Amino acid sequence: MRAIARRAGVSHMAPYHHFADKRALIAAVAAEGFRMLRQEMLERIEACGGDARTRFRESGIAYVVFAVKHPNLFRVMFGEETADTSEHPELKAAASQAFAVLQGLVEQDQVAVGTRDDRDREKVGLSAWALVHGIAMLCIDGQFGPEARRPEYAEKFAYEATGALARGLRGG
Amino acid sequence: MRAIARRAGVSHMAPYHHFADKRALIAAVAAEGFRMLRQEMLERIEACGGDARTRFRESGIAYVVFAVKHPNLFRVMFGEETADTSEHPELKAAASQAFAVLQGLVEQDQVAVGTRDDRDREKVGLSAWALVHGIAMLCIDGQFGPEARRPEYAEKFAYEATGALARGLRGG
DNA sequence: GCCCCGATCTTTACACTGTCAAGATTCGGT
DNA sequence: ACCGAATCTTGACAGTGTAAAGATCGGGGC
Repeated sequence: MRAIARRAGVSHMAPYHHFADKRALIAAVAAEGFRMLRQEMLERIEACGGDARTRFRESGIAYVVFAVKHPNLFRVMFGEETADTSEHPELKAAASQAFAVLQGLVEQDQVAVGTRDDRDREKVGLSAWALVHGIAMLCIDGQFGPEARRPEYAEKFAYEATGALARGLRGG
Repeated sequence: MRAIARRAGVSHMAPYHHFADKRALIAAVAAEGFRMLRQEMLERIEACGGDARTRFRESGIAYVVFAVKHPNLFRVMFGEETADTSEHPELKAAASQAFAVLQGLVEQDQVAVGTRDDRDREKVGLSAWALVHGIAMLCIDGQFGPEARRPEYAEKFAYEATGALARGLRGG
């Protein structure tokens, strides 16, 4: 807080006239992060222009690449200070809209492939989200080794893993 | 730190004679968490006693259930205070041994199914880890909704998602 | 022109935190 | 009995988040 105020060249209490407390400021930063994430996913989808399956994969890769490129921001977005989104509806909305991109692509893919069960579509989206989220988290935690913090590694790994999951979800 | 000392009924500086600093204490707690996690995975595997595929799933479910049952500990295990494991080899070892359980089961399953490519086995294990890790994280962050913090929900969800991934990994 | 209001910022103060430095206590081994 | 190591304490310091009160300033209505 005080460091932020210093960097902005104001007194240490100035930020409190714009944010209720530390958590509120963090929540605002996190919300901005979710908007950036959504934007990068959309841009990557648009740039690739393949079929539904390809676009689904690309969005997942964008998710992981975003995390690796902005690890601190990503941690703020999913940190414990941000855990109860109930107090911060703006944050909740931004997170939902980011997830909606992934969910939408999964559904397009399911439609293209001809899967019947509409009920399971949300679960499929959540599974896909969980997979890319896990990859992102373990990469930035260095749990896959130091080289996993390089975007190229993360991108390659995300490509393979999302392909495997997509195959499994389509089949029986 | 001071609260910990208070709870132990000692002065606020006593812990510093057992741990170098705050991060070292946190790392020790995290290492203990990884040992607990490994233990619970092993117990669940032993209790179910199915084939390799079933045991693989069960270990993943144990992972998620552990996270939901001990969300604060789980967050410490993967928090930013713990991010650079290079300073804390004990923590690194404990984490590796926990992951080794999952990896071992994946390889048993791959052998049972007859997959040839040994090279990909590590990637399969990492993908499986990422999936259950993502589920765990999103559950305890409340990102799947409040009911996802109940172990039963997490268990059910983990069962479905791991099944889908396993199918996808086996196929082409 | 004057006044008031709201927005914005500052100053001061308080309880709390992690950590350093120096001294006290306890206790097993020689 | 005594030494040294292990363990704990007291006191201090800089830094933190935040509550309370007051300062400054620009614009709109009389």
